[in-house]
Amino acid sequence: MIKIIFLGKVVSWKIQSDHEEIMENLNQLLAVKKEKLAKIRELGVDPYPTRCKRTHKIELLLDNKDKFVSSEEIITISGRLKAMRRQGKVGFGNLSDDSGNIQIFVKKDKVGEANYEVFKLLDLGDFVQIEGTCFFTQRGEFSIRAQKVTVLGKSLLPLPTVKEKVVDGKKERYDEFSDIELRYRKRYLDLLLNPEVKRTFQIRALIIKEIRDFLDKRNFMEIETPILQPLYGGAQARPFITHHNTLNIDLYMRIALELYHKRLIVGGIERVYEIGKNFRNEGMDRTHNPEFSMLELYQAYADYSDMMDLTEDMMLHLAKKVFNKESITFGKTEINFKKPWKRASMIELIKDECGFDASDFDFDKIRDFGNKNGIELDKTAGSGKYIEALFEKMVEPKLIQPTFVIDFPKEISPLAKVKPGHPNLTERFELFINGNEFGNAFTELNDPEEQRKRLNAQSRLRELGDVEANVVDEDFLEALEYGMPPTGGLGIGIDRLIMLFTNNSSIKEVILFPQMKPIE
RNA sequence: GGGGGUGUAACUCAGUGGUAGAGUAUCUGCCUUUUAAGCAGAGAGUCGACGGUUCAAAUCCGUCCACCCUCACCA
Repeated sequence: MIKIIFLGKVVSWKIQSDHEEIMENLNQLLAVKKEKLAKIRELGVDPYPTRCKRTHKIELLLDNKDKFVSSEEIITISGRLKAMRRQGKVGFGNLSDDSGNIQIFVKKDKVGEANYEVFKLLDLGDFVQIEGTCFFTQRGEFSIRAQKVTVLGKSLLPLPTVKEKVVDGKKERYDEFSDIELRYRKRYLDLLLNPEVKRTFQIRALIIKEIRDFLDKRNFMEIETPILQPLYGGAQARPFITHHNTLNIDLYMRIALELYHKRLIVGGIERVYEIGKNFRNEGMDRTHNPEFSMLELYQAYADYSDMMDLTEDMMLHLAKKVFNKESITFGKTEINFKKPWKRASMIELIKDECGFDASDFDFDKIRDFGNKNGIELDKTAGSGKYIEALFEKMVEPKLIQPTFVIDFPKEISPLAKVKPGHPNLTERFELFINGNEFGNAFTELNDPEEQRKRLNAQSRLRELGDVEANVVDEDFLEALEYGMPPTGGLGIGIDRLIMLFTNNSSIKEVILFPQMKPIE
């Protein structure tokens, strides 16, 4: 034990030799790798060189096998060593970069004794550079014959070994890295060992790119609005609270993008969109992560019908760009995006499904029917919340093909404009596909006095104990008082959209680093 | 939060009260066109954590932790 002074503090430091450290703290596999690392250095080779070289990506070689074999061109590839089959004075391996996987062939005679010694010290997972020429082995496998093997980066921890065998044209995997918890906690291993995971995130990136492309072409302007907000709003949800030291105030992480976007519509930007994260301090499960990505867009001089048209076009665009067709397959279900999609009012759908007519908004009648169907809501609930609950329980799971559910109760839509001639309803729709909600849109309320009344009503609900009710945002109301044009707004949950397009039923599969509890 | 399930070697998994196992990976030896390379040998474990029952616990009981499924709430 030795004591040293570090930044003015006395720190105790237990000194251990490398050997003791290995014996005491590390398992055998790590010790072996550290020994190999030391041996490489003893051979005068830098296991972490500053420069590397790559003349060809592996995919390029695989796509032009005959050409590279006949030209005998000397090429240099770099990648991670994924397999090793050594046999005496010759060895085979597999090298992967992000474009593909190729067999390498290293022969002692060819690379020389010293270089072969380095090759023998390589492990699975090491980064390696191979210089050589392409050829076909006796078994006919396209390979690169090394003239020189260079270590680019030695790994110290063993990569789980996944092996594959082709049986009847299908790849069979052995010792797959499949522990779900480990896959999420160590996503880098998941990506490395499970190719379909990488595919999921490639599709995710493509979808987001195509959404931008679609909206940019329609003259929407991409914007960024605050994540840290003095007041939160735009959705029914509980927020995360954080603190700013200099201002000495609590701030909220946004739960929606809506209120800032509408300020920009007031400011004369007629079409805006944002793809960003929202944060909701609520339960976590297969379809909920505390932070999740949303697309929101607002279009001046438009209403919810325009938003339905836009949604249809956008989803169709995505299906065509990702799968090159107008439908996708989720599980065993074919989802068809061909226009036009069904548009039906919430109350009609309830009537069709249960034979119950809620159009008169008779609270006692609706609550009794809800109770009979196992729906019990707290005392702040009016007929609107009961209608929504009935819909969610009885109708929602049955909406498999894309369906716009339109005309929501005013009670649960404090930011949407009333439907003309129907004082209890608003011009609002939610999009349902495969029994899940994918989008939410309104003809936006632009009457500042009406908006104030609605938010005040929310505020009263909050006082009665509704923790998800909206708060009154005076700055937003003031913006409306300067005048907002008629506007249509739309929100789409990106993560769920990715789930649908990648055939995943857990949100954790489409978020690179999903929230997990820390390990004790 | 309720209910159900899982947790054993680096990975995938056997193991129902009596000396902790297999395949892969790792190490040693042999092997100059292999490919889930092969053959021979070796090392490797806090059996999720803590407590209890027992002569004896991976195994039975209890508590806790993590993850999965499901229900409730939410996007």
